[in-house]
Amino acid sequence: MGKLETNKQQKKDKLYNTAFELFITKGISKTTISDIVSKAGIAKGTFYLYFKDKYDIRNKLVVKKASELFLESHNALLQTDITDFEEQLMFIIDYIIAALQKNTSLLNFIAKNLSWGVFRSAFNQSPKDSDENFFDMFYALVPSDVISRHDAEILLFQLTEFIGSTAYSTILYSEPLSMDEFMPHLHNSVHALIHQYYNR
Amino acid sequence: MGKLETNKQQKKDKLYNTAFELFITKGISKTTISDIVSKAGIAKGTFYLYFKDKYDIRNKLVVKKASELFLESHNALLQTDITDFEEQLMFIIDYIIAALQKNTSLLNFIAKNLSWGVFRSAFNQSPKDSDENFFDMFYALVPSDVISRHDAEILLFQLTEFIGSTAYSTILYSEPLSMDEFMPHLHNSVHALIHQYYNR
Amino acid sequence: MGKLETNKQQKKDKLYNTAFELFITKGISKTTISDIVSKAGIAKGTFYLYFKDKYDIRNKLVVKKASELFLESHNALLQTDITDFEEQLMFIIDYIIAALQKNTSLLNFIAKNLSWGVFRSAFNQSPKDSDENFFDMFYALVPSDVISRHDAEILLFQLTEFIGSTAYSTILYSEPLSMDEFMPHLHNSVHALIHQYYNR
Amino acid sequence: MGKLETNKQQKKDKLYNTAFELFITKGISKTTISDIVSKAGIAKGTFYLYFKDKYDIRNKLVVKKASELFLESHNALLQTDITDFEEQLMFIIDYIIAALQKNTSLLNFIAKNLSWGVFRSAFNQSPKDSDENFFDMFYALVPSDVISRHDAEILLFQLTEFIGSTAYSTILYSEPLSMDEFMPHLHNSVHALIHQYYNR
DNA sequence: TATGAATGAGGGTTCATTCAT
DNA sequence: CATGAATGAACCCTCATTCAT
Repeated sequence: MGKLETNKQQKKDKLYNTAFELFITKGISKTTISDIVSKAGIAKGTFYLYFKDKYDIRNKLVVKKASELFLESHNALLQTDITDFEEQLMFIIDYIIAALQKNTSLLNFIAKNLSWGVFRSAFNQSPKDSDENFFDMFYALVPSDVISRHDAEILLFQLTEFIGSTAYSTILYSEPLSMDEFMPHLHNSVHALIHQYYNR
Repeated sequence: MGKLETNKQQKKDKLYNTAFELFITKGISKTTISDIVSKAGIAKGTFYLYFKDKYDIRNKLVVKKASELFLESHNALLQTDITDFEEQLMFIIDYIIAALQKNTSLLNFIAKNLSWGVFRSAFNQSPKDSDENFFDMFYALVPSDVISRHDAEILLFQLTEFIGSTAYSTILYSEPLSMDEFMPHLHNSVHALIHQYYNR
Repeated sequence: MGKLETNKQQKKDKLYNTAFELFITKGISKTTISDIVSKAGIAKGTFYLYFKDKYDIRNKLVVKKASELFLESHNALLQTDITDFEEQLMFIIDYIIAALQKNTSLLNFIAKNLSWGVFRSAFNQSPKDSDENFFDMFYALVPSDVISRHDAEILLFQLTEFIGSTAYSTILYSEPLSMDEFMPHLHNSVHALIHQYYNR
Repeated sequence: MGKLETNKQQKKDKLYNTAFELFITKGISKTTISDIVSKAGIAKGTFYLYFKDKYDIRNKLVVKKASELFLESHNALLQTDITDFEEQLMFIIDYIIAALQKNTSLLNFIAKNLSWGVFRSAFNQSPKDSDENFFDMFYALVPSDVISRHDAEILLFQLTEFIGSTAYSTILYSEPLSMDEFMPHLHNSVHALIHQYYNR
C-alpha cells in the first residue's frame, strides 16, 4: 500500500471516528458535517470525497459498530469452554447486553438506526471488510441436526429484534422495568423462542 | 361549547389531520411547519398557539394513531364470541397486523416514532382523551388467576416490542422474509412467550 | 394602501435598487444574494419572499430598466414639435443612444440580458405596471396608412435588434469603430430599413 | 512532430471536443471543469496545462466554431457559379442560417458568447490557425470599385450584428415571428443595408 | 385569537485550483 | 508532462420562530 493510499485510509478512518463520537454525543440530527470535519481537522470537501452525505456515513457506522460488537462477543465466547448451543447463545446475549449497559450511547446509536435490511445488505456488500462474517459465525453455532439453516435464519431475526427492542427500552429508559429486573424474563423468553425450533 | 370554542377545536383537528397526511407522505423531517399550515389553510403563527413545535404534534399524533388502532381492534374483538385469552390476543394481533399491512404508511409512522415510554406516559397524561384505556382493556382480558397483573405488564411489553419490530421489517421490507411467510412463526412465538407465564 | 402594504413595496424597491447597483458595478455573476441583502440592509430570507433567485430579479430589472428608458425617450419626444414619423423615430433613437453613451453600465446590463422574448412577455404579463405601454406608444407613432400594424411589429423588431447589437459593440468597445464614427451609418441604415415598408 | 507532441495535441483536441459537447448540452455555467475532464478521461490538473480556466476554453471554442461555419459557407460558395457580389452574400447568409437552423445548439452557443471584439482579435492573434482568413475572404468578394475597403468593414459589421441578433430570436424562440416568416424581410433588409454603399 | 411578513443563523454542497507524487 | 486527492472559500437556500398588526 503506497503512502498515498495509506493517507486516504487515514482520512477516512478519522472521519469515521470523529463522526461516531459526535453522533453519540450530540445526536445525529444535531451533528452537522461542519462539526465532523472541523473536529477531524479535515477540509469539508474531503468529506464528500468519501461519503455521499451524513446518512451515508451513519449507515456505514451503524453496521460497523454492530458488527464489531457481535464479533467481539464471539471472540469472548471462544475463550470459554462452553459447547452447548443454548448456553453459547446465552453467553453472547449476556455479553452484548452487558456491553450495551456499559455503553448506552452505543445502544442508542445502534438501536435507532440499525434495521435488519441495512445490517444484512452491509454484510453482503462488503464481505472483505471483515474476514469473519457474523452470520456465518451464528450459523456455525446452531446444531444443524436439530435446527435447519432456514429456521436458524428466522430464529436469529426474531432474537435480534426481540432483544434489540426490549433492551432499548429497559436499558435506556427503564420502561416499563429496568434491565436488571427484566433479565430473568429475557432469559426465559429467549429459551422459549429457541425451543420452538427443536424437534420440529 | 361555544362557537368560538368549536372553531378552536376545528383548527386543531385540521392541523392534526394535515400534519399526519404530510408526515406519512413526505416523511417527518421533510415536512415543514410551512407545509402543514399552508396545506391546512391556517396562518403560521396559529400553529404555535396549539403546538410547541413539529415534534410536539408528532408525538401527540403517534400516540393518537396507535391508540385508535388498538381500540379499533378491541372493538372488533367485542363483535366476536371469542372468550379464551390466547385466542383473544391472537385475534387482536392478527387484526392489527392486517391493518398495518393495508396501511404501511401508518406502520412506518408508528414504528419509527413510538416508544414504550411515549406510549405509556401519553396514557397517563391525558386519560380523558379516550374514555377507554388500552392498558385497562388488555389487563381486563388477562385471566388474573393464572397470570398476575405484574407479569401481565411485562408480557404486554415483550409482545408489543416483539411484534412491533418484526412487523416493521417483514411488512415494509420483507426482510429477512415476508410477513406472510413469517406469520406462522409469529404465532408460535407469541404462544411461546405467553406460555411462560402460565402455571408459574 | 396600509402601512404593511407600503412597507412591503419599500422592501421590494430597495432590493431592486440595490441589486441593479451591484449588477452594473460588479457584474451579475460576481454579485451574490448575500451582497444584495447585506447592502440593502434586509434579511436574506426576505429576498426569497419576493424573488425566486438571482436570475428572477435580473430579468425583472432588465425589463424595468429598458422600459423606463423607452418611456423616458417618449416623454422627451412629447416636449418637441416633431410630427414626421421618421423624424420622431430618429429622435427616439438618438435620445436612447445618447443615454446609453452616458450610462454604459446600463447599456452593458440591458444588452447582455434583454432578449425580445423576455421583453415582450414582460409587457404582456404585467400591463398594469405602466399605464403607458411601450409597444402601444410605438405603434401609435407609425403612420398606419403607409405601414401596416403587422409590418410595424417586424420593423420594430429589426430596428431594436440592429441598434441594440451595434450600439453594444461600438459604445462599449469601439469595435470595429466608435459610436461617433458609426452614427451617420446608423442613421442611413435605419432609414434604409424603414423605407422598405413604405409604398409596398 | 514527435509522438509526444502528437499526444499533447490529442489531449487538447479531446478537451476541446468534450467541452464543446458539454457547453451546448448543459450550458456553460452548468458545465464544470470536473465534468469536462472526467468525460474526456483526462486528469483534472492536465486541464490547467492547456487552458487558463473555463472561459479561456470557451472563448477559443466560440471563435473556432464560428470560423469553421464561415469558411464552410465560403467553400460551398466556391462550388457554385455565382459571381455577383450581392448574390454571393445572399448565398452565404442563407447557407449560414440554414446551418444554424439545423444546429440550434450551435446558434445558442455562438450567439451568447461571440462578440465582434472577441471575433476580430481572435483572427489577429492567431492567423496561423486557419490559412484562410474570414475577413480576407469577405473583402475579396466585395467589388472594390463601388464599395471602399473601409465601408466594406462597416457593412460587414452591420450585417453580422443584424443577422446574428435577429436569427437568434427568430430561430430559437420564434419571437416575434419564425425564421421562415422572417426570411423575406431579412433578405430585403440585407439588400437595403448593402445598397446604401453603392454609388456613394 | 389570528395573522403572515420578516428574520438570519446555519445547513448542505459545489468546484476551481493547487501541489506532492 | 501527468496525475487526482485535498482543499476551503463561497454560495444558495431553508425554515423555525417572532412580533407588530
